[in-house]
Amino acid sequence: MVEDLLAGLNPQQAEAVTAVEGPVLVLAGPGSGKTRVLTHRIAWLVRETGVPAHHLLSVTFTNKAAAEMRGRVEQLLGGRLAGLQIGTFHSICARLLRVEAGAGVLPYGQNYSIYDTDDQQRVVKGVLSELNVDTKRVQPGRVLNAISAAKNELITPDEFRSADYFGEIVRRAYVQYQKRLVENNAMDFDDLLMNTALLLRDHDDVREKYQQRYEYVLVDEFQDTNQAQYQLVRILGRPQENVFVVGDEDQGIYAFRGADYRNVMQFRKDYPAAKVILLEQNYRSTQVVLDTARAIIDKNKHRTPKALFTDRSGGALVTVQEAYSEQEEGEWIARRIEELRRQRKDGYADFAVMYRTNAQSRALEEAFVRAGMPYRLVGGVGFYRRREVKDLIAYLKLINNPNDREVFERVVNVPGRGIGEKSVANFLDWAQNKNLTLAEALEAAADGVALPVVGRAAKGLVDFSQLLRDLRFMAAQNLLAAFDELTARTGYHIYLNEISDTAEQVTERQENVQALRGVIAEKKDLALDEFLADASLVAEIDQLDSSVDAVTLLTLHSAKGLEFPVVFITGVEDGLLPHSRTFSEPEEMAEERRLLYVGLTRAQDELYLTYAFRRVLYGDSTLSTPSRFFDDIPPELTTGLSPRLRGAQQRSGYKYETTWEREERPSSVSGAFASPKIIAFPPGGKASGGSRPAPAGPPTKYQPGMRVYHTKFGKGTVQSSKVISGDEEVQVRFEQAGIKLLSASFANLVVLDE
DNA sequence: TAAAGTATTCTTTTT
DNA sequence: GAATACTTTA
Repeated sequence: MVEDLLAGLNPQQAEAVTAVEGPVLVLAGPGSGKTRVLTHRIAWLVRETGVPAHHLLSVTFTNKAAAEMRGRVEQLLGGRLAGLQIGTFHSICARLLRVEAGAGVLPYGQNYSIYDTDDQQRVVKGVLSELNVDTKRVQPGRVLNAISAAKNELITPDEFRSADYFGEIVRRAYVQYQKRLVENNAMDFDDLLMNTALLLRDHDDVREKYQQRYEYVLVDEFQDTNQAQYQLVRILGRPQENVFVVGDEDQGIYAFRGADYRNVMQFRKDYPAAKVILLEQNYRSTQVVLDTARAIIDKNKHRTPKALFTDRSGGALVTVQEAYSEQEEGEWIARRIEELRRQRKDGYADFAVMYRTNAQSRALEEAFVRAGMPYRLVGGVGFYRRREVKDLIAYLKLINNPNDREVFERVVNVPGRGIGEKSVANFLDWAQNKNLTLAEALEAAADGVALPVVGRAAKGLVDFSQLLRDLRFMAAQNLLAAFDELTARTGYHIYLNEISDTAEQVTERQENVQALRGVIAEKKDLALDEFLADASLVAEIDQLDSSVDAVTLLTLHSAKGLEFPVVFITGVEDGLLPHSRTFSEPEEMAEERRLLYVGLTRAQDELYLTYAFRRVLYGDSTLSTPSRFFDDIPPELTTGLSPRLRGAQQRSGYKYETTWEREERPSSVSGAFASPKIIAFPPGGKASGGSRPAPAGPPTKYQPGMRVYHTKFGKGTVQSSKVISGDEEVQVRFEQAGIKLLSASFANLVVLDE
């Protein structure tokens, strides 16, 4: 029995799986099989030590990871484990709070709303203007960050101490912000963690209930926990302290949302008896990939050195590629993928293209569409953030929690019912004067009570409140029917026409509404509050459907925990990776390094690092420099062009350096640059061929061997020339200046007759 | 009140 | 250059 759970594991992995009593800290390098260890450990505890499945709590980083882990454990044990608790901190807390809010210990109902960043932003703005704070001088976003940071440290509004002027504004805003949230029966993401931690800390009976329930607590990606999460683990772990955490300090990439990789050190202090297990063998990558990654991460201070090793010695060199622009970067990658696919006989799904910021995905997508290559995009403008989806979800939220003022204000006049700002204010004031909650006021309106609004607004408000009442009734029976009623009675499809500028936009929005309907149909087993919590807590990465054969496009952050045979990391430029916002903060710069490390270690076989010479930012074109991180990669591990690697001897001939200058290209050329119309690509949809042959190059003006003259570089010989994005790119070996890559459209090359 | 026009911010990263 | 916030106009 024991054998099959330990089969194929190395001694360290086996030790981790079978550790019985007390706290365990597993420090695991990338690709060391830590997910496998966690999965096997759960199975082992259930089968070999007889722990009932519902006494186990396993925390993962994403819901997708949770689903996968549950699947594997059930596979190992050959049956369903109904009571097994696996999920993210947020989803576990949200569920716990629904139960306990119903029990009345919290100032919340179990139908509480969960606020996303947009909702938070709205509340903060409202609060700041109430406090007469100039939002030009004090950015709401910064106030929100400060509030969020406080919550992650479990500091309540009462306990918040201000040290300076800004701090005082934050303190006052925090007090009001939290008051508003409670009034609205709403929690933000941070509240889910903070309220759970405080609830368990301050209420003995509740705490004991969960402490008794959870005999074993397991946490993955421990380096990305914040203070609130750490405290949750500590509390739930008592009294047995069977706390099993797995992490890698080098992969900590979420400090910006309060994660503190020092929790790993804290753990060692708080549990001096903890067994520490190191997993250093990498089963994923080639030696070359691993050496590259190590070269990058070794430059970070304050880390526990790990002796990572693999038995996959050698491997393909890391290819470094410069492109002229982000368009050409995408085109080059698309071409390369087709080549590799032929060579390696891989499917599209074996390739991943990663980037630092979501905005970078656009040019890549366009290139892939042009190449007819199937891709799937993780994240981007999230489905749930689309206007039409947010509107309809907002209705559902209001049905679920009619005290949510934010949501009420969002949809009361959507589609237009003649209820303007003034009427809304009158209505809310009236409710307040009569001491009615929003829910009660809406009920009164539905009953036809005289309202302090006139004309169209009065009728609109009555219609609206009656609609809500009817929908609530229907939703309790059948959510999908309620949804259909909602779109029908609000004339939402007509409204979509009104708010859209083009026919395509209408279609796209209608498709999104249909997609939302599909999600509701799929989750028909869930109650409304559960459905909404689910919808609020889905991670970008949770939507990755790996059953389709397509190239994966994702941010470096989303790539955590994944692996691919071939990985492209794009935009490896100073200002992007590392991001310019981190230049002045060494701590943040170190995190950028870890981010690159995470990206590099996703690759199993081949790694490509690309950067563009120029890139469009905020709508205008800027020149960029290859990332400073290139300086740290030993040149012998790479192949391709990178000035930072190749050093001074080639720097004199640095591609483009003196050729494009800082001038704009002639407009006739930039006209040809305009991207072709993008054909909508169904997200996760069918792959359309993708086998289109690489376009045969159009005829070029310059031919290899031709002698040319340049005003600055003198005489030279054409090496090669090709048409790229409407312009001709000529490589010339100059007698004095060395090899240069020139744009034919404005380099003014004169053909010589020699 | 709604529509149309103008100004401004925005890009780190995400539960 | 897109999305939103804010202002002006009908």
